[in-house]
Amino acid sequence: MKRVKSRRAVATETWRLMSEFTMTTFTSRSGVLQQMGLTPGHLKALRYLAADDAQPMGACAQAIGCDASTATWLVDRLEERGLVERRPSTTDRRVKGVVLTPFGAETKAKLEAHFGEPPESLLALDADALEALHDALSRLAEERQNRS
Amino acid sequence: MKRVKSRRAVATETWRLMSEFTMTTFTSRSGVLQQMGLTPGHLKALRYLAADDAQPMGACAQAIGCDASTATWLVDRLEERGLVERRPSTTDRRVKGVVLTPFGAETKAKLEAHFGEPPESLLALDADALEALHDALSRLAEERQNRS
DNA sequence: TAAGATTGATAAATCAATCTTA
DNA sequence: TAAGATTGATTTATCAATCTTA
Repeated sequence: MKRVKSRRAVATETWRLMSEFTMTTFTSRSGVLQQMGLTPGHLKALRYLAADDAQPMGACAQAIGCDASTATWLVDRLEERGLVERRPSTTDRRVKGVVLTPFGAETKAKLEAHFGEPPESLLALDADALEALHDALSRLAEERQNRS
Repeated sequence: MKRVKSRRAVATETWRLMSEFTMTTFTSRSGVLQQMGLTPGHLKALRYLAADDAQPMGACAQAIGCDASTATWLVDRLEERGLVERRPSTTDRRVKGVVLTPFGAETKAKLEAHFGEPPESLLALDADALEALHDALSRLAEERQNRS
């Protein structure tokens, strides 16, 4: 007599597989950060920032998931390297917005290309499985959106 | 005329969805670590260690993905809190193995329950999509295994 | 008074140098 | 000599206190 796995058990196993796959891939790729003298914090900041849309320090901290003082420190380092710039807000003199410089945008693009590249094993999936995976993840993202 | 997305484009989008979902979930859950006075490094260490199977310091560092000296430091902190113990190897006097204490095992179980819990949105998927997701991820894990 | 950002003291993680044993 | 682990100096990130403007 076949014992069918419970819905919850399948979900738990699925979540374990997904998080391990993602984390392992990220760790295996993080060598380039070291080579460029950047940290995961810098990467998160660059991924969040844009050249044309200034973000307040507080918003950066929130998006990155770090303390406000850490954001200050990160932006200091990025500014020293010429990757970002602080711009005083015109409407609220307490606020400082952060934008990517052209060099920062270029660096961001390189990092996106590296970390955004799908793992080999994903490309090796057959078309049907890949599409099923893509669709399920799209629905997860929507579902999450709806809950927030 | 319909322009079908290239295989690579689908894979890229899939990877983006997966990594964002995983990272966001992890970040949103990491509050408990702070409450317990632990860091992501401690979590990785606890997840790797076991009560009955001593692991050399070097193996810990490798598994955690940190420097050997960081592993020493992490295990120092965990030992101070009574979560792990160092045991000199009987066969090689250079080696020190690390095991979870009963309290460490208990703490690990709590953390596993918290971080291993599938996100709500995953449980909300219908059975077919969940199964498809699970199967595709299983194959990814196998595929990766074969490549290593 | 509170919001936004920064500074200074502290903890967390890395790198280079050292110590011990194989 | 090299492997395994640790120590000391340094960088990275946080917490608590401070400064400026709303």
